[in-house]
Amino acid sequence: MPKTVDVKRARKPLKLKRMGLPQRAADRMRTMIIKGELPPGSRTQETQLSKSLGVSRTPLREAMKVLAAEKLIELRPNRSPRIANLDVKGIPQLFEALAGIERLAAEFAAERATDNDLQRLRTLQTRMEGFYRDGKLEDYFSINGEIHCTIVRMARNTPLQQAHETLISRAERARYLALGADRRWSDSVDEHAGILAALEARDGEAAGRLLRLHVQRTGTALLEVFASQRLNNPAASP
Amino acid sequence: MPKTVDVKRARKPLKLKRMGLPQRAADRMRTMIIKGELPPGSRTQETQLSKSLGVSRTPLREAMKVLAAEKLIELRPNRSPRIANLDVKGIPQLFEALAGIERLAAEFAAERATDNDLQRLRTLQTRMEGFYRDGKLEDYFSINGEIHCTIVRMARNTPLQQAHETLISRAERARYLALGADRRWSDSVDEHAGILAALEARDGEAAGRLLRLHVQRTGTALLEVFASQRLNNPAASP
DNA sequence: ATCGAACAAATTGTATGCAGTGTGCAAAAT
DNA sequence: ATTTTGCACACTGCATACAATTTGTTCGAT
Repeated sequence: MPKTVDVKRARKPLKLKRMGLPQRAADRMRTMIIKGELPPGSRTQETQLSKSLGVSRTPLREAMKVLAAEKLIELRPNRSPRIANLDVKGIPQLFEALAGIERLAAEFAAERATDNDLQRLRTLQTRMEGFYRDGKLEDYFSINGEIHCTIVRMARNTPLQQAHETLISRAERARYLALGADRRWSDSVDEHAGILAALEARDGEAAGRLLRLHVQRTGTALLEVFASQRLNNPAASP
Repeated sequence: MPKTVDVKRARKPLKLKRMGLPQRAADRMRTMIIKGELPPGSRTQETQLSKSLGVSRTPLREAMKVLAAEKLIELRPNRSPRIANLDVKGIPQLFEALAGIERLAAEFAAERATDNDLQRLRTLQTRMEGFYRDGKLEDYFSINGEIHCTIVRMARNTPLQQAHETLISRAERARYLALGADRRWSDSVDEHAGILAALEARDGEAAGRLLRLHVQRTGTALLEVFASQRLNNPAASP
């Protein structure tokens, strides 16, 4: 049920009145985790967190279940939930899976996208290029993610979209934490342009191939950043 | 966190002592939904269900959140949760997505599977063929699903596996509901054999192609069953 | 001094109670 | 007879209270 992963503004642009506390708490916590306000590996006390969020433990615990399903936090019996630490080893796996899924989505999207879809995508691309030129980090980041989600939506396959959603938040978190160090902007913008062109040409094979490559590259770039930063978190599981 | 989808025995073959009530309630409800004991589209009263499961409403509500994430139930504000009705329109989408993911998994599995993995897979295949010859419906069904999950596990990609898990339970439910009408057993067994052979030959491309085809065929076969049975559930969403 | 056991504080897991909101029935107005 | 309004019931949403389990600490034994 998490919508587009957007760090800046709220999850649902429209009618964000009508959602329960668990939903709101989950959304709030998700952005906090993605933005690194809740540091990886840290423990969360239910009582303290519930007070800081202004809700009681009951809805908070329900929110936890949701975040655990997204693997943003780790739930262990009778222990404090732990903010999942993005371990370097998991990055290749994550982006490998994401690349495969987005490739599939792009192939479908090339067939099924309406002209309206493509138009919106082009608008996003233009806006992103603007943010790139102006060096607006956060906005660029935000639009970038939105583009990926839009392509997946264009595939008109709800289950595929859902599978994507469960993975994307973790990827966004990793990307956000490496925001400053990412020196691949210009390549990334170009790659997006190529993907958009392929989609507009209704060339599913090309769109899929390019998007896959793009995501794979993003993954390896991130991996290098983390490796050099020695953000290595070994963290055992049992 | 739901493991292999298995209708007969519990989710965790080992150490199923140490899990909380929400987990147990979710597992119990999941199998009930898959087996059709909780009919599609029906409404679930928290109080009544909690009494029938022997737990209080709090852990039950947490279980609901988990099942909602798997899209097995639908959660609407201030309304009784509704058992998701597998609408015929969703079937193609679901199996389309599943086919893509399992294909990807098979490609990785062909590279990464250990000899031990392949051996276990062969054992499962043999057992399944036995159940097929003996006409043991439920056992065949169970092993079949286990084979698919095993292949995905063999891809050694946790996020991919997780994406698969979120989708597979719905597919299993559809398959289970069409169990009696499925007249495709022998084809299915042969296809599995072919996939296994490709994996043993470390031919990722072939394994992926065959598995994708297999899942697609399963989907279309199911679609025909439901279409003929007129299990058509129009059910609006807003 | 170090290791271990028992106790105490803290924290999670579960149950229950109360308030807000939707649902259905009934009575009245058109 | 049909539609509308109001009321009462039922159910969900949230908070609080209680029970169970873990964790930190202190005291004692080796």
